[in-house]
Amino acid sequence: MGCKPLEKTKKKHNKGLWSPDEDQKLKDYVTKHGHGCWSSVPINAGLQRNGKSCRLRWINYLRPGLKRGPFSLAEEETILALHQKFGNKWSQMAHHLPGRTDNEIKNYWHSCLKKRATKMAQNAQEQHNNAQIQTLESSSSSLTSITRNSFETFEGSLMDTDQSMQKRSFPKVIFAEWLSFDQYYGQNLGNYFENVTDINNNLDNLSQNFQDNFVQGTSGEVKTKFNEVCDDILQSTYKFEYQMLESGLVDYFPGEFCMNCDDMNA
DNA sequence: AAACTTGTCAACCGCACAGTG
DNA sequence: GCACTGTGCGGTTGACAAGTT
Repeated sequence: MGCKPLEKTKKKHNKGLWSPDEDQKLKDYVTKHGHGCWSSVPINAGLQRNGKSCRLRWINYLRPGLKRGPFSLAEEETILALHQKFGNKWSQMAHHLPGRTDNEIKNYWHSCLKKRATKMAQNAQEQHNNAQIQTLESSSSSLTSITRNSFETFEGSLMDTDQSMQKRSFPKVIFAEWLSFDQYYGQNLGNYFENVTDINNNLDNLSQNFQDNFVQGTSGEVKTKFNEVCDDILQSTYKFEYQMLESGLVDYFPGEFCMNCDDMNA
């Protein structure tokens, strides 16, 4: 740009660290003449370097006004804030930090601040998770009592005649099913919370189908169905307990879970 | 004390873009 | 419009230092 194309030279350029002598030559030349066209700088300054290398050396280490030394706390905070705003736009960030170069900021980010930013993000995520867990705790404890009451009603209904049983309303969602419906859907616990709307819809259908079949069945079929459901609930509960224990989630759920993994493993 | 690992930082590389002929 | 060249930028590398085993 605005430079006369130079003759292509086959001279071999030095690479690697700059010697104090090279630094001095470059500094002297640029201070005296300005850099102008960078590709001509090494030739005029008597350096065995390419223009790009000279430019980088000047910008990052030789130009006046550079601030050397460790970053201050204020600078750190500025970088963190700027990174949130700009992302990896190091040169833009450098404009907001006088005396610092984009390379310096980039290096500092990768060596120090990146970890801190990750940690901060993790903490924020943990706080968010804890808040969710608290919400879950309160909803699960109320669900437990609701379900227990419903199930007692259900048990009581079995003492009645088939006729009266047909008028009973069964619990819409059995607790053990709610806790362990991967048995039905083959999904893991994490997906439950992501797809909670679908799950609620599916459970509604599942529960409704079961209730319909149950009510229409004969008394012999009712017994069989009931036994199946009891086994189902028992297995689901154990499975859930096992999942809770294995994942460590149990710590977050106060309650009366039977944690007998020997039974599970048997 | 030596070997190995980890962190830091200067410098290089490749790409995109803009100016020029 | 196209090829060439210079510049700027972000990603990556590699040498060296410091720390750990």
